Amino acid sequence: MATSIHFTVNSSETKRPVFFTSPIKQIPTKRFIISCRSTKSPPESPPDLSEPNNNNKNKKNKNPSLSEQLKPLTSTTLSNPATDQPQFLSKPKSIWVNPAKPKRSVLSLQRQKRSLYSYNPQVRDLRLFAQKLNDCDSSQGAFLAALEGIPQPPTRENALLILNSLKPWQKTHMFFNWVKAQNLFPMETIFYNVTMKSMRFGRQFQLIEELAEEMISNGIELDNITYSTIITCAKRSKLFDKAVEWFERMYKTGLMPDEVTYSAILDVYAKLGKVEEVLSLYERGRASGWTPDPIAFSVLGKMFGEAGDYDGIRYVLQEMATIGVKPNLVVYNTLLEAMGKAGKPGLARSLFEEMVASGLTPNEKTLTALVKIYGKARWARDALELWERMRSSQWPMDFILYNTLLNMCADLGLEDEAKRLFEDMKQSEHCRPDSYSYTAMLNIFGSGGNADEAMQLFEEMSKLGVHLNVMGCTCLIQCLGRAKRFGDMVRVFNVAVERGVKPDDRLCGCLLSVVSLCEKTEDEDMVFLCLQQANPKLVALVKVLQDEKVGFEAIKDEFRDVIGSTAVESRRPFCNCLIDICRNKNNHERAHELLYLGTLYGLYPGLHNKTANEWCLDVRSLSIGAAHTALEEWMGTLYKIVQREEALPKLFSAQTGAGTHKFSQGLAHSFGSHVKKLAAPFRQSEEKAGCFVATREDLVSWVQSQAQSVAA
DNA sequence: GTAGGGTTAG
Repeated sequence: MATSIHFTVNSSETKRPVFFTSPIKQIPTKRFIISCRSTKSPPESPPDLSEPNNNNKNKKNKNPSLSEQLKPLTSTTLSNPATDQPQFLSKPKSIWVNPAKPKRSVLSLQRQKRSLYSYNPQVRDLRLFAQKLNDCDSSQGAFLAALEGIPQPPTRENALLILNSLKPWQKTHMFFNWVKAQNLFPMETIFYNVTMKSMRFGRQFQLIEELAEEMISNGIELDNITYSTIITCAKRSKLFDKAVEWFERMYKTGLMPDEVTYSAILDVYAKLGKVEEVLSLYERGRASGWTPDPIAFSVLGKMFGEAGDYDGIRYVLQEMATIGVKPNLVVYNTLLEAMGKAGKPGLARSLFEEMVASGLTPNEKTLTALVKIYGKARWARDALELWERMRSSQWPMDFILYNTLLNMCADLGLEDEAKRLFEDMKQSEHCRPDSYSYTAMLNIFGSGGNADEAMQLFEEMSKLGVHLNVMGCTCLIQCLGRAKRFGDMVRVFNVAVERGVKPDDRLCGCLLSVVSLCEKTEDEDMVFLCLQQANPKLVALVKVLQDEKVGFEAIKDEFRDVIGSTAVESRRPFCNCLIDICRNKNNHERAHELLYLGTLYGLYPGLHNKTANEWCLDVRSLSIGAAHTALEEWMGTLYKIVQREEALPKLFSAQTGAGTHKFSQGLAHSFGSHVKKLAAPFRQSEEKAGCFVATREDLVSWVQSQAQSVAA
């Protein structure tokens, strides 16, 4: 298989956006083979697709289904790379359509024409009448009564006009049935299509399917508009098998999909995650002479984004550049989102700049995607610059964008900016803060240790009737616990439970961490009372850990029991807190046992990392007490290894991380103090914050001096 | 007013 196919995009078009002129370093081999296949005739006979207007009486039996068509295609595109390879290595640009050698089509290049409407002088009256129908009660009785008021029996055109203006779907349906019963004119395809579109708003797939069957039994033609409506309704109702089934039925009747139906079905396969099928269909369409439009590329872009497939995203950009299709705003939005999902913030940024340079104005969705990407990447400077630009350029804002900005501020610890945004929201007309905006603010105040403002927010929520969710509750409790405002904490917990918050494992982990912060027994008892309501087994475990008479095996069983029924993301926090609680009570032996159990049950993967040159202790996901315990364990182990004169690496290091939040910065500091207390040979690295280092020599001489002092 | 396809949070 080819592993390094290089080719350069034609750079003679100097106006082409920067992003497109960069050389594509490597096209994914498998995908490329699919691309290259499409110009060549497959060895098998081509799929037998009759033309839609072919008068072949047996055509129903001769039209292969989609899956039948895809089968020979995928088997030939994917299984014969050896013969294909040299051709596309030498001629990468000739892979597309060869007009001299037309292929049998899989889609019609002519989009179905819509019928033209003639001017209707009664438009105003009919609109008013339709409005009356829309305003009346939805019951059948009321609707039929309102229908009595129709000025005269409707003509075909008048009936269509009304049908087009009715909502919700129930009324469209009743009107359709009424017109049909009047028997004034034959019900043509367009009546069904308009009715189906309205049904689709109501996700009434079953009714749509019944209408389609009715058309078939009454001999009314189903056209591309009918099929695309059925397919997209199935898709939106997540009935993907139904969507595929109707697409296949269309082929079997000999009707060719046009580009609208075709991209609808591409999206169906994309939503199913069937990437190879989508690409096969795409290539077959291309080979039929189809020039995909931005909508088709948006479908491909979204699919690759969902798969986190960066090569795929590049492929979409490359295709658009090759074909000469300029991305529109939706395509840019989709690709930006996709870049985020593929973990490419830098490329998302360049793509955004390219979009703006091309003269497009970003909308709310563009900016939401970008803010999310910068927040996730912790690119505070870019995020703030973007926000400034949003304000000065007066780019559109909506409620989702505001909340995304607030979450970004929470991720980056930008308290002042969040306050400003929150005030903006309060003063806006359409973007009032909701429960999630408040949660983001509680998160920001909570992680910043700002208990007063967090409590103010809590009171404000109670006053305004904004729902407090479990995450907001967790943030508040964490914050009040750290501020040692145990009374407030208990009050918040009780109010939250009264208002329907169901404590989850994260909230329990948070309460447990508050236990570890208590100095007085009465405070501890208050917190235990809350925890008892949420997770009695956890309280029992804490009590057992404090009972010196209980042996290790019993502890192990209880621990396994509790951790086993805890959500995975909360297991390590639970263990960290339990270790902290034991250390606070000077029960170091239990702390070491717990660290051992945590390691045994896989809660601390990657705690120890060994290479030939360096051994590293990574305590970044440990609490202070757990990190101290881990350091003591490690020093004990290293001591023995040195004494036994086993092989050692040149370098030893311990990672605590520098921390981005106020409260996560304590670990490096406290770890440093503990290093000093143990007189361990580590020193803070000058190049890297949150990293402690020691050489082999440092370690050996430390062991020797320890041994001497023990001997003395 | 005008039958069909694509993009946004937790």
